[in-house]
Amino acid sequence: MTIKNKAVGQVQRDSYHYGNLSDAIKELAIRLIAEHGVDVFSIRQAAGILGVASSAVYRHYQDKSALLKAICEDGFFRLGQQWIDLIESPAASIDSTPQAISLAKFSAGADAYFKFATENPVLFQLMFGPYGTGSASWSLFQVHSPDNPFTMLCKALDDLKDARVISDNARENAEYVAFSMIHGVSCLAVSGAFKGMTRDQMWKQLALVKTNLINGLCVQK
Amino acid sequence: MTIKNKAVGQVQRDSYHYGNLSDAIKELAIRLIAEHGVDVFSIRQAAGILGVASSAVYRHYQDKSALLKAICEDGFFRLGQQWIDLIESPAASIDSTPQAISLAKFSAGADAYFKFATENPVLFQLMFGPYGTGSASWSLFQVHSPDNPFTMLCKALDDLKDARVISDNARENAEYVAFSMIHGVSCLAVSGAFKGMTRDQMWKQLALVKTNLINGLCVQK
DNA sequence: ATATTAATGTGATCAATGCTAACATAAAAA
DNA sequence: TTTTTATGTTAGCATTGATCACATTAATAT
Repeated sequence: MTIKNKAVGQVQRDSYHYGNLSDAIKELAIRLIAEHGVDVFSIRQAAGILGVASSAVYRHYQDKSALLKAICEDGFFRLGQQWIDLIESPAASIDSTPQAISLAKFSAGADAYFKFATENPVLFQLMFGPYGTGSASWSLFQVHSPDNPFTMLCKALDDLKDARVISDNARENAEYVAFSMIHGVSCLAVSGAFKGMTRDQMWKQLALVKTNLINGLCVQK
Repeated sequence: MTIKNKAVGQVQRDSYHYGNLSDAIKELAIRLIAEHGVDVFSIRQAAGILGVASSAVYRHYQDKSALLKAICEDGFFRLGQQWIDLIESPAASIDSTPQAISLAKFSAGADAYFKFATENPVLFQLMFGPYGTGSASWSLFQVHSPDNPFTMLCKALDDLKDARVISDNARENAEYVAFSMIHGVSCLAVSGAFKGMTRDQMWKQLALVKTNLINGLCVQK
């Protein structure tokens, strides 16, 4: 719980003002937190690394929790971006039938979610902890703003319905069911429940979840 | 991020030794953390409330993270207990056919999991954060020791298979799929994704997840 | 261009915290 | 009864979050 770390590797600076301390401290914090965990992250230490007085940070973030919230918002944004990138990738549109395409896009979205979680485990946990769920992005998350993963998931389900892969009835209540499943595997992966598995085996688990989800939705008339 | 709280409401003590400080501090910590969150919990404050020097705590727990780990272990234990209690309750055994019974028990187990999560949201998040997954219980969790929720879930799946509700093939890969789903809804509920829903509506989501899961398993030959 | 104002960074400082060390007391074991 | 072990106390260090009065620059208005 104690960290001895002195601010080694400070950054030099010629001008009195830093430039963009707001972003710099946020990005450094993301890196430090990803590496060493949230609970040992300190504003002072981070400021020290940037060669800046810790009090300067408070010009940009009201307090530590505000900085953590900002980090979570960043995370939600990136997660949304990666979701978009993957469903728009050629691999997701290579099939011809509307059915196959809607399925491929749904699958790609889930992959993006899982990928983000496993590649940014600490951040992912932070995002769904008190700081993340207290952030503005989280509200948007709930409020169906465009570009957030949940809205995208809903769109993917709409596509499945339009392509008659799933029934109107199944679509009705599918949102949180689907989200639960995708979020669930991701959480387990991040929590280390799949420890001992190879990368492929972990992705196999995601595949099984997706299949089970779709199967469950398809049997609903 | 700062907490002003003075140690109001200290506990008096007549003997030099406390009695069972180890348990007392753990239970108090569980309460404080549930009420105010992990990140503002301090050993000093907790010790102050018990009317004990903070350094005394270190006779029982090597450091703060050791205490948090112990709290998580406690949580896993209680979660396991509640799972057992619910699946052994009359409600889960009232049906006659083996099929119905195995389904009811599976359902009851999932209910226990969801109930625990929503009733102890902060603890639940802690348990699946770095402290929980670093605890001894978490290892047991993975290693299929008896009395842990994952092992119980596997048993429930075995029962479903034995009762021919699901095929041998479906049983094969069902473990993490089922766990993902149950854990997933619970996580969402705890994260506040269901904010604005009534209690009943939240439980409805769990029911939908369970149904979809079972349906998905049943279609597998 | 110059004066004024707003934005941003500094150093000193406070209270709270995690943790350790040297010492005190009581319970258990020899 | 003596000795050992378990458990508690006080004092203290280093680190942290946060705030203050003050310094420096960039932006804006005149």
